[in-house]
Amino acid sequence: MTGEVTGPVIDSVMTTEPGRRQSPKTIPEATVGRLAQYLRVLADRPPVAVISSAELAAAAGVNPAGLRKDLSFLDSRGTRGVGYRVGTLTESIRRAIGAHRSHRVALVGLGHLGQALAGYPGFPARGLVIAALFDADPAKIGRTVAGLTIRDVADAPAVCRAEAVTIGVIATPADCAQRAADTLVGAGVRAVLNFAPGALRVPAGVEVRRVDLAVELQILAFHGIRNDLTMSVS
Amino acid sequence: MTGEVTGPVIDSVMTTEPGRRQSPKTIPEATVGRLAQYLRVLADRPPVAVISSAELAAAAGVNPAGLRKDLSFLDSRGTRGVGYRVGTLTESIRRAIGAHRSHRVALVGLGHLGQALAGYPGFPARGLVIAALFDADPAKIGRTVAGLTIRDVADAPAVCRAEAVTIGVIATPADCAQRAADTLVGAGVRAVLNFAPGALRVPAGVEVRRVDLAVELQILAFHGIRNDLTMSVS
DNA sequence: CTATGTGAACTCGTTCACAGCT
DNA sequence: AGCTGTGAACGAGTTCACATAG
Repeated sequence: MTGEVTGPVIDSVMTTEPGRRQSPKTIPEATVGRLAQYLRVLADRPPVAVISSAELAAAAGVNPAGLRKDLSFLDSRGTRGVGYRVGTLTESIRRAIGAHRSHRVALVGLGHLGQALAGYPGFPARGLVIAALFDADPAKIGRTVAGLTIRDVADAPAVCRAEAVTIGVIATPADCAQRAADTLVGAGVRAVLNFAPGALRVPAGVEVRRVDLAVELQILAFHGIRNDLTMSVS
Repeated sequence: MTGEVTGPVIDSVMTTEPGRRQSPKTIPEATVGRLAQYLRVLADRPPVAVISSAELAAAAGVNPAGLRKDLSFLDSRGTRGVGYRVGTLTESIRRAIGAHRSHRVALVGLGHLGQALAGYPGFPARGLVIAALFDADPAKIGRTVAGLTIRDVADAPAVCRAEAVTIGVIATPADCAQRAADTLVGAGVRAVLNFAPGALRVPAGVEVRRVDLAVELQILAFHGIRNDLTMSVS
């Protein structure tokens, strides 16, 4: 019994009112990430088509067995000997990861990275709506990016509440990141995605994810070194 | 023994010539990522200072015990009852993750994201050198970004070899990503960081890491939902 | 007495193999 | 016969607790 049932029992409380058949167990975070990817693969197929775990797994670049395990957290099942109907599977994943609701996002920092994020094409289809753009630079404030006007970050508390923002994205230089985080948290934002290097101090109850571009490269570089020496000098 | 030696035996071959005392065990990937972060925290301190695991862990936002375990893969030790000397620790981490060598990076796709990467300030200090910029858009080719001229991606094979590029970064739209990857791999690049959505097909022996911005947000959104329901409707 | 270094327990995630539908 | 669904082995990574050195 590797992970028989020591911990997970506690939080396996129903997510919705009884009667509504929902995923019985908590969906692991790693699975949520992959479900989002399956969604993208499925988007390229006709909803009426049928897809097998092997096919979907290949397209998403994952192991078929793992994929099936991921799908086992959903409330819909596939058809044995056949596969999964694209339409229902899509709908099911959407509901499971919350892509059927819209999540309103505020973006702080409109340098190149911020602008890349503001114009990111995949968001709308995933229920992610950029609702506000902020920057501290007077030269940027008032300009329009991706159909939205950049506003002064000082106005963020009011704007975030008015726009019902639930997710904040920080794409500022490192030295403004903490201030941006404080502002967002003060505006009631409970989830923050941080692209600036360095740790962020936030009160308990606020979820922070970090994406550090240099770290990703560093890991690759590390592997590169090991390979160089293992594979010899071609 | 925790992970005594079931699988990792094969690649636990020495990294350097014998005589040079190096990390005896293979460094886990998760540790490599964190080591890179410690490096950044350490950069802000005087090299002659001493820092405790508790202090460094707090600054990096990790658990002190885990941090000590991470450092146990290095060839230098701290001083019990005191802490780690910043200078030697820095040097030790640098060597362990290969930040003391320079890794030459080619960047394909100079939209906003590509430009953000080209201008990323943390790279040089980490041994990461952007050596070439490529794009397929004739309007971009010839322009200068971050001191480098954007070249035609068709020239990538020749340029990558001439510049001794070992790492490729793909920041193109999704529909050009596979072609970009093929070009890079054809040019001898063995490690690729992919920012475009979707899976990349590469021959065995090529390491690919993916950063999917939409997926990160989706995971946050998922947590947001769980919280909403747990914390009730404020 | 302080803070490091590390075995051992534990949690989380992935892979395998096969039973069970259709 | 084929593909799904899942229990169980496996492996990676994290946390704990404590022996140990300064």
